[in-house]
Amino acid sequence: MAPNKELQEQRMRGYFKDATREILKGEGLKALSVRTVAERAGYSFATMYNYFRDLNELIFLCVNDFMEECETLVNEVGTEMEPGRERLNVRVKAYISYFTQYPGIFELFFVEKMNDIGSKHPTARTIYEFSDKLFGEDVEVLTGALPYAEKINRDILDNLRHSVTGMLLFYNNRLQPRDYREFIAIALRQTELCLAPAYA
Amino acid sequence: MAPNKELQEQRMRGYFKDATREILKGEGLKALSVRTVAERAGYSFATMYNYFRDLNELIFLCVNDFMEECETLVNEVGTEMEPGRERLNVRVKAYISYFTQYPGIFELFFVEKMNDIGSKHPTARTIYEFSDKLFGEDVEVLTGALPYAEKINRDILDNLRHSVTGMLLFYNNRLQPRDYREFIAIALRQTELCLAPAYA
DNA sequence: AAATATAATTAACATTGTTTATTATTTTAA
DNA sequence: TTAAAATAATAAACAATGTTAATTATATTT
Repeated sequence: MAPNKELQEQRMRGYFKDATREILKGEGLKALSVRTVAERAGYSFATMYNYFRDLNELIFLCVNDFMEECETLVNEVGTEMEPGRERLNVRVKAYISYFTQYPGIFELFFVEKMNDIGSKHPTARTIYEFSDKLFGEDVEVLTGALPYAEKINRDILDNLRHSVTGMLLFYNNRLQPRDYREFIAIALRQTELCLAPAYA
Repeated sequence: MAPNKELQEQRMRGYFKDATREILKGEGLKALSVRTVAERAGYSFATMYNYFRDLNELIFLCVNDFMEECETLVNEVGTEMEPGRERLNVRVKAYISYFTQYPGIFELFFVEKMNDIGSKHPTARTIYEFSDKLFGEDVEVLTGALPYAEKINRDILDNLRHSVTGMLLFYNNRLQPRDYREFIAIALRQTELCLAPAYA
């Protein structure tokens, strides 16, 4: 019988991708190296280069998986609520919770340099628009009836993106504020403030 | 005559600090290494270890210099204006301008991991409170007469810190948005939005 | 079953931060 | 002033990183 090369290759790539994901979710980017990935995958580090251009390609592939995972988690909360202010709150909370639980993934999404092509990469834009995708529906409900709804919508979503990312950056990267409960309290309060333009 | 050991040591440390500052402002963190610093300072890389515990100590020392420099620049604009909304705008603009001009310094302040002690370092808190220091006076003028002035003050400054840091992170690290003019436009608009609680 | 193609691994290189050993220099003491 | 001692500067070396080239093992094909 003819061996299924395609299947074999997919499996090999899977082993390395899984290993990368596990390390990123567990120990974080700092612990990620060609050697640690290969060891967990059960192969020599040089084998990786037979299936991926370099370590960066491997990392990029994980970003999409993590985005899906995060989106799923966010979509699992507030399912019984109707779109709007309250639901936005619990969804933002789930979003924040994901990135504090896996600071390595936050780092990967928003902090890490993304060498060479980095910023030109379509992934950069996808990440930029990620929070819009998650919070857009709730915000739209709040602004729908207003004049200049679209503009206000844009303002709120921008502010949400920047605020939440900024807060997570300080908390994950600098432990400011020190206490998690205080951090969550501030985060939720700030989320409320972002909605102000909808109530002006 | 007795040689002034203290002076000699201060000079040596100065050479390395200056070299570090120049590299950080120019090529950025990526280009910074024990070897590149030492070369620019005119000494062997091993000599650095006679004057600093490690490369991190050297880097930390630069943070304070950069903060002073940034503060000076911000204080140089809007001097003829009276504190308030308009002045806050130009000051925020100057602040943003500094960190887009020197993305390596932004990286150092907000992005870089700060190994080991990192977040426990007092510098982490100083950085966290840096925007409060720069924008506090203007915001206070806007909220001074309001009930719950202090609380609102806190909210606005928090939002400013997180928003501006978040925007800079996306722009410097991910080139989102791609165009600088668009970025500045959004930034100023978001700054205005942060002040909303003062006009509620 | 031998020849060939493919895949996996070892060896090697360049670059990083850091430590240890060695050399050069300066200071101190006779 | 010169020999001894202390200090400062450097070179050599190590471990860890990403990556490439050479080599070995394994499949595949004839």
